[in-house]
Amino acid sequence: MSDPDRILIVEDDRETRTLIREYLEENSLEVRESADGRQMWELLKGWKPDLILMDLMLPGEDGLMLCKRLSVDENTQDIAIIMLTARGDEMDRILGLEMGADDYLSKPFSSRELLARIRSVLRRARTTPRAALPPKERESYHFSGWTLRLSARHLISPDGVIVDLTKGEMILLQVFLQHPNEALDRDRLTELCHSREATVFDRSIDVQVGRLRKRLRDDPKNPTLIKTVWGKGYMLTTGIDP
Amino acid sequence: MSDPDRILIVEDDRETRTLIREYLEENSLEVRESADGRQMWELLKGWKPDLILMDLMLPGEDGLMLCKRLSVDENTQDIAIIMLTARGDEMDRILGLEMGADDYLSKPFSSRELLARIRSVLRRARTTPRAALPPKERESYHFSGWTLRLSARHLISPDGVIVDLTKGEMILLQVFLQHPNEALDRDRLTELCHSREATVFDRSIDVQVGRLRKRLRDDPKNPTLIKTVWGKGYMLTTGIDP
DNA sequence: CGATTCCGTTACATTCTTGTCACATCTTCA
DNA sequence: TGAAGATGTGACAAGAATGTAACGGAATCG
Repeated sequence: MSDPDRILIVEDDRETRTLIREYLEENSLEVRESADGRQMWELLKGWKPDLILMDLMLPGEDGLMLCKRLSVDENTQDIAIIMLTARGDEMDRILGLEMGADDYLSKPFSSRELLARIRSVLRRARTTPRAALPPKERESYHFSGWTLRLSARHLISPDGVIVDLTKGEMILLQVFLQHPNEALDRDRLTELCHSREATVFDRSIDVQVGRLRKRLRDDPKNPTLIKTVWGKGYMLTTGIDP
Repeated sequence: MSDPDRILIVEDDRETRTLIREYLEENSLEVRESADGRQMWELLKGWKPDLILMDLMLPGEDGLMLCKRLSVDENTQDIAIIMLTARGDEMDRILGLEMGADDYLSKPFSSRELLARIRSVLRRARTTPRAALPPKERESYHFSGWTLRLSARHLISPDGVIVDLTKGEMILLQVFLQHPNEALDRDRLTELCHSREATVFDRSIDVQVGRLRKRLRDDPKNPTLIKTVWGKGYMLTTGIDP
């Protein structure tokens, strides 16, 4: 059997908190409580819930603000949130703000309805994995046994040696990796690397390719990674995706 | 077929080491050896074991201390540890200290028992991933043989020398440790260290990095700890992480 | 308060990157 | 095969980025 879903209640009114807690626990959920944002963050250090029930009105930091922060923080952005409001007319305001909450519920609500919403949100959260949410920038590329790490701006060779790249070399390699197994002429490379036109007798691409080949230990006489397409330009061959 | 489990033996007595090694290798485990803590950290830079067999009495830094450090360091805290003690009566003391070891064994022990314990610990480690455990509060960081103690505001070098840090240096190092192996640009560092915007020609980060490098005995011409990522910023390299 | 330490700023030396050029090689094709 | 054109690459230099000593205001300490 799997672990029960974990719910965190953030609500300043002790009685409401206890009421909700007891009902949820009867329904096989693991529940913890915080009275305000401060306590919540403290608790989150050691315990990660699947869903947070957040009251809108809180002493100290506002529930909306907490909500925003939770969805910005890498460690907490995959926690589902249901906002609770005291009055229905507050709802309009919240909905307009588009904070990161997954559902909203205005008091008074029936316990059954709360439970239903919780199950619904959790189910939705599980079938729509986070990956779909923020379109992350790609941090590393793999090709022919090499690994390119963008942040550290270096390559890791198939045998594990780390090779540093300059900015220009990295951009060039990135461009090749975005067009694998495709011959790119010098004008195109200049455009993609520097967003500028190539001048008349512009050899900078050739030189830069040479420098990159040296880093990749690619013999120009018989290159395996960056091939020269004679009379046209250069091409990165990855082996995969022919 | 999957890779064999990797075991690291940390034990000063060469004969014991060889004996254990041979037995474990006969039983399809990949084994490496270190004679002391210094060697261990060195080895860990390029090779991450699943389990460490740690002798309690070691020249230089104590096995207990190493154990503590291993479980504090993010890069090594998921390595299982079995402590070996020379005499049974030492065991009580250790058990009372609650260092991060997963099992204990007092010499002399039979090879079969050792193997049984290893298999047991590894099995347990695999079914309960460390990641699920509550994240510990950091009061110290360990990296590349160095230890940073936040409360005392000092560093302990791999060979045991204590180096005091100023508040600014400590904050900077802490920031690096929270983003290991990631290039951080000056704006980001300024933001993370001082919660303020960097001014136009702000070189304070450069100067502070220089000061920190001096404390860490890191040669700027060829830094091993804080690397310059040219045109971008700086990066702390921890060795482990691949 | 005076002494000391810390740390941002500045200035200058040094290092690194990269486009350009010259010349050696290579490829193509008449 | 030889000439013309294309590519490879060492050398160079300008400009940009970094390392750091020195200075002085600010913070800390006794």
